[in-house]
Amino acid sequence: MDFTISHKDTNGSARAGTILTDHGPIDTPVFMPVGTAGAVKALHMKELREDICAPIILGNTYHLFLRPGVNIVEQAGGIQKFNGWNRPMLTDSGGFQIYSMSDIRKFTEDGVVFHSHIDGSKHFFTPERAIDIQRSLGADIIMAFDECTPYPCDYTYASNSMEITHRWLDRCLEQFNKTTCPHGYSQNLFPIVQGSVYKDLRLRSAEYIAAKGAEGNAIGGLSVGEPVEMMYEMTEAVCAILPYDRPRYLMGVGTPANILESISLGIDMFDCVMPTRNGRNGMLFTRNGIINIRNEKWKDDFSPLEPEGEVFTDYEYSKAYLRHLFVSKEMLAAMIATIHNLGFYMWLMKEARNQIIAGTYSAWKDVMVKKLMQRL
RNA sequence: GGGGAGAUUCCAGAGUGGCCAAAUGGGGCAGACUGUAAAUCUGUUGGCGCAGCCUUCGGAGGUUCGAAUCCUCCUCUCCCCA
Repeated sequence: MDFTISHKDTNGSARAGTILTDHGPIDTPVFMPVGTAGAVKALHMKELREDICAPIILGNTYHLFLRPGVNIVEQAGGIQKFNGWNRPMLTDSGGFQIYSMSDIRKFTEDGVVFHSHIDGSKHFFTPERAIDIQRSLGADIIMAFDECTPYPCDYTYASNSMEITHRWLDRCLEQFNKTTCPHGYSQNLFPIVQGSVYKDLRLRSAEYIAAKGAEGNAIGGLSVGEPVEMMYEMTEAVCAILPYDRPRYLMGVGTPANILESISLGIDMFDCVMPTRNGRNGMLFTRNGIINIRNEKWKDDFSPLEPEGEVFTDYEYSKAYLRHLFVSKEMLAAMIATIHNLGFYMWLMKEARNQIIAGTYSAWKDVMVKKLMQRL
């Protein structure tokens, strides 16, 4: 994997660059749509490629492990072949499920036992196992097995958890270094900074992670309910320590405003379920602000979803029609909303990149943040 | 023509003397959602000067301290037989 930074904003730490993987290039800053089970819900790969123009999508180790199972994906020739995406992919390690499925797992120094949410069967995930599975799945970027801590999280817990995540990282690296991708191309392991909302822990974690010299580095355990100011504070502190010349990935973020602010702090990569999940639930992100398309006020608004938009959903469908589809529970509603939202996120990233290249990012960002978070 | 069943808050449908402004579901309205156990979940849904009051259970009377619930008549709907 190769990362080159081509431009830096004149104000702040925003930068534009390109990540090169064996499955193709990724211009940064980048937003990566989440495709947990190997599919971005409600979408065809064709739409993701040709209409939304996503350069990379996510998959999830825990979910793909349970279904369809590692062997199936490996037999298919890797996740990109199995799902027909054929472009770069990133798999999360299952660390987020330690947080999101905390009631059906048991956490120990050695690893985590998950009780499958599908059939209750027990599965022991260790750092080594998380790497082995991700080797078989074959994503271009794979993640270290970490614990995503909840919020609020007391200092002692956050500190112990961070130490475990660090020890797990060493085990991940060891396993990663003595294995190869069975599909013949190269994979890159990203370690993850933890430390909850405690600055000293975050700094220590960032130092620890930076010292590993990985191809890219991630920040996890944020956007789990803490005030945004804390999230920005932690991100800024960590970015100051993580290597400048490697991509920085802020996991699970976020709203358009969160993303624009974090780009200013030096983040290059993002992922979030918000444009897809919230889209399926009727929330539309637009260039003028946020719309709850189910609201009665849109019932006779025949204007296009996004008059200036470039994706077909933006100008081919009206707000009134999309509201009708949601109210009628038509599955086309989820499809249109998802394409629209992801199209918007992609546009936002492209625009951010152009502003960075032009050296005008920071001023542009201030105007956009206010505009994008308005409720229409 | 004869016999039977029934009319409940937007709809369906409980309730058959006080705990009923009335269960539950649907629909409506609004909200939540940040490395996806989510095409999910939550709240609300007669009116008002709202810890109280007013108007509601087909219509009109009546019984009772008290009625959506009991009685009388009326109106309408559905089913069966001819």
